Amino acid sequence: MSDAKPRVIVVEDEPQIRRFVSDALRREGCTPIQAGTAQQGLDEVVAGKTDLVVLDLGLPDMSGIEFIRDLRTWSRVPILILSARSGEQDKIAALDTGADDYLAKPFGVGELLARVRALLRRHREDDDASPHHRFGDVEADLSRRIVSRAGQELHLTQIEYRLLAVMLANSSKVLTHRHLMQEVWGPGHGEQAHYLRIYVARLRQKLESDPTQPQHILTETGVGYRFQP
Amino acid sequence: MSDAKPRVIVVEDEPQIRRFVSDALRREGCTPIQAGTAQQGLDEVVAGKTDLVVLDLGLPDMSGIEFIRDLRTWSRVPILILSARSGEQDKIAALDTGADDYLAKPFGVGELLARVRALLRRHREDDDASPHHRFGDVEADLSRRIVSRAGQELHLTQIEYRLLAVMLANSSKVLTHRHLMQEVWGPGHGEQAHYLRIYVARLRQKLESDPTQPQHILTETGVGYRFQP
DNA sequence: CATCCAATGTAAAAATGGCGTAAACGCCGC
DNA sequence: GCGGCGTTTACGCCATTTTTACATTGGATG
Repeated sequence: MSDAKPRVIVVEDEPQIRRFVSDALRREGCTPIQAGTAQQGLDEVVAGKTDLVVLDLGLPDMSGIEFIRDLRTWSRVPILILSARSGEQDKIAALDTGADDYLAKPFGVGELLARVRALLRRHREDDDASPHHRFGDVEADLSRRIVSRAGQELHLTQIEYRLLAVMLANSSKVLTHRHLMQEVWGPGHGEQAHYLRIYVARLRQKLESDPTQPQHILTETGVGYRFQP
Repeated sequence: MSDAKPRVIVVEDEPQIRRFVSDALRREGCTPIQAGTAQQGLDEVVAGKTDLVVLDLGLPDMSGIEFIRDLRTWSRVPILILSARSGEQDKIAALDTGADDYLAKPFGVGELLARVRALLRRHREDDDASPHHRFGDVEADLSRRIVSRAGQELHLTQIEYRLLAVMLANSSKVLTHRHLMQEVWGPGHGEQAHYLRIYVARLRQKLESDPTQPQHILTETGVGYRFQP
């Protein structure tokens, strides 16, 4: 296990706070990635191995709860909430949706960093607990965003990766077209199920030993797809 | 999901608060174990498989920090701190010593339970057993949309599956032609009961050991069909 | 008991629409 | 511009559904 700097995504629309948090994280030894919108944030989580997401609930393009729900369908990366709202119902909603910690503004930078350290410490331990899937001659390490086949590391595009991640996170469950579309392409793309066929085909091309007779990425006609380990 | 109740140790010297927290946890579906001293608390963690420790920092026989340091030398069980002290240095010290979360008094019981749920969610391994029906040598897992016979997974088309699902959901009740048609084909298809015969036949072909003498998918002449487990 | 007939079961064509594949297009970063 | 990637368009195949046709059951009736 290499002790590279933890990669932390800071999702916060106010540039001032975003920079303030990022600077603190950098002093802490992390590599902060700044995202001004929820969509940017999700994209950054996909873009590389992510160790922590620091999320402001007040975003312009998506509610924080939606962000958490979306992310949680395909990733277990720790989430620390920053919020101007200190009401108990807000905290409960965020934590129950999948957040790991909730810090109300105004907060001390010392406490923020201590909570960040606690989450990173936990997550590092979880790493050993096997976040990597194996099926056929394919090995997928979702937390490091590495997929390899027969020992040979292979490249997946963002959509290919997100599609695979959603399917792995729901192994052996049937996922409807609509559900997959909304998880991978975002809300509002519930209909055009044709995209799915194209990317499922590409995944099969890259992962299945015989793409014509898929063993793991199975189609449930008229319903959706299912991943079989 | 019917997993065992999480075992939670409540280490708190004031009996009133201890009982208050324990009651809340019990309502939450946990099994609280009460400990009035740090030593008792450590003993209880040793005594059985523990899912969470809720710890008050103000203990008579040992400082909370020492408790955490001691526990962390041999256990990685999640620790949630309750404390009357809300100073930032106290939080930082506890979190850095090995605690996972820190809640300052006074706290809302809703937030406490939400944070407990968040920690337990992280800790437990996924053992979500889905409700599945069984009859003869057939096994049907409706939530995963998988039906198998004699251990061999078999494929059902959409109509076959929906028909089976409706019958399973109303076991041993008589379902009229009209009712089945409307459940499977949707409103407006109440009449053409002939479709039913075709698909009932296919289900029997796939599920019954002797399709000529069905044991489970029974016909109620003139009325409809009935599923017998 | 034989017969009839309506309901039910079986089998096989025909039509529908979902699915997979390929290729062209457009966008954007390098 | 070039290459990678997401999007769009086009098309053939085939599973599934629907239609059609025919055999069988079983109970009522005379």
